[in-house]
Amino acid sequence: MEAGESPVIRRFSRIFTLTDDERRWLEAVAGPHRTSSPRRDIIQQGRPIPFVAVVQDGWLFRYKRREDGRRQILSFVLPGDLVGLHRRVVPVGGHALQSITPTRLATMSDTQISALAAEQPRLADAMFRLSALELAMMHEHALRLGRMSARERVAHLLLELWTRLRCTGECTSTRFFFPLTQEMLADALGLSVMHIHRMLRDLQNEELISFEDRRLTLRDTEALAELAEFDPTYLGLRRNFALE
Amino acid sequence: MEAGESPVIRRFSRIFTLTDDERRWLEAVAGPHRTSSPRRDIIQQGRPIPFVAVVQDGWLFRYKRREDGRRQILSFVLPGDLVGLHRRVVPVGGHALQSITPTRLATMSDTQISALAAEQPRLADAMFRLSALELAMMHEHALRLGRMSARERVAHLLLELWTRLRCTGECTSTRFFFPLTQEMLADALGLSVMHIHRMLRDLQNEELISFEDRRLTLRDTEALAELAEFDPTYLGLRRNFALE
DNA sequence: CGTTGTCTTGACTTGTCTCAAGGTGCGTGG
DNA sequence: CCACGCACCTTGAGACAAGTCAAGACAACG
Repeated sequence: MEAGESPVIRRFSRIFTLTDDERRWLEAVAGPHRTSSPRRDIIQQGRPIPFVAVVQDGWLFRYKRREDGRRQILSFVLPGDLVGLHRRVVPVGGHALQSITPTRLATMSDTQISALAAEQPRLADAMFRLSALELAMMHEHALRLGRMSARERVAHLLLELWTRLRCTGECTSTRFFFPLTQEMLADALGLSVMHIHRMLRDLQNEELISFEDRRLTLRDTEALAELAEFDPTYLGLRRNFALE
Repeated sequence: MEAGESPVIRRFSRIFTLTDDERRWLEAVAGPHRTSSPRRDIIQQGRPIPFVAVVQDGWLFRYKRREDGRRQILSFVLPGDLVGLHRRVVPVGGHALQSITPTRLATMSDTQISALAAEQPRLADAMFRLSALELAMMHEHALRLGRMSARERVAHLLLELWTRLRCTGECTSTRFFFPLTQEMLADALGLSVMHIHRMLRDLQNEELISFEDRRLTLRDTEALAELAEFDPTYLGLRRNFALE
């Protein structure tokens, strides 16, 4: 794993060893880049999906909004993730995609996507695996929302984000850049902002986590993992990956 | 649409007109059938996924269990749905699959699945569409769990099930066989059994729904849809499908 | 004819929400 | 450079939705 590689390549390298051909193909796919400033809707709910892309840099989230304005964040999107994959088969997107930080997306043409299965079957498999992972994360999200306490939900989500960042090499210690506001955490976890605040305060008081200028430190990952029954198997990782 | 057709064929016919060749292919795929009695774990959490199959008959659900025994139902699986699709790319399943009623599954061999993209690109697209739909339903489920009241969640889920049954012709009126227990509804919607019971009683008292021996009648689908802000667009259907 | 699973009801508890008010930091424009 | 506004974080007190506990009724089934 080299420095300066794109996050997709780092990601796929984790699944299997890429051939030079595959590596070239992946680099070539990265077509025109689209950049976006924070807090922009990149894809809108109920509108056609404009493109397929790989996140090169930045954090985003998918969300749905209710008529009264309340919103539910469905998932967070990190470097190395794919967006707009279903463009070919669904006329309009059922949810919106918003940037949190400044972002850089590498778009892919429709022809490249359709040629993938025939030309690069192993890469097609890897993409299929990524979409399976996306579904698995939604399953875990449902478990969080339906059957975890507020405290557990917060700890579980923090561990998931940390684990995903480590997968693509975005993070190598227990301290990392954390751009989410309390409002975003609330809308992701089905709670009110005030209650999120209380839970974060409690976790800080118990010295399980700490914040210093937009950076989060997980001070006791084992205790957090036990608290939230966090098991990274669903992310396609060994059970003890979280504790290393 | 003819009587006696398999639910997959009915389902795909809704997406596009099948050629005779595609129709034959679909019928041929239906390999060895597996039947199961009610309340059996057909796929177990943390175990390899044993096969890919299409549900020919019966209701099932996917679920996860926590260490203390509490469970979260992730989704309900109805005739025409696919199960085990990710077998090829994930070593073990992250959730279990349990039958609710007696079920009949038509298994598909791995070679048939892998040959699909090359031999029947339109069918491969249709399957891709089905998996996109599965993700869309999880997104809506997250909205239900995170940002809907108990009352809204119940109404919304009942409408979703009804709509899905109508898609495959399993149901043609507002009255249909409903095998879910209150405990299953509770575990799907992140609520307690007692509270589900209260909500069902209220909806019955207001004459929005009614039960008679394992059959559910939606007495006022418009009122229910408004109550729950139900919009079947996410199921790949016209906005007013729910009210027809 | 008991056993078991499911539904039903009521009373009480609690986790989470809502409302209200104040604090802090930061970017922007005068 | 300062003053302002805005977004975000913080705190407390009361309200309410949903959970828990307890106890029966009923049907299905062996």
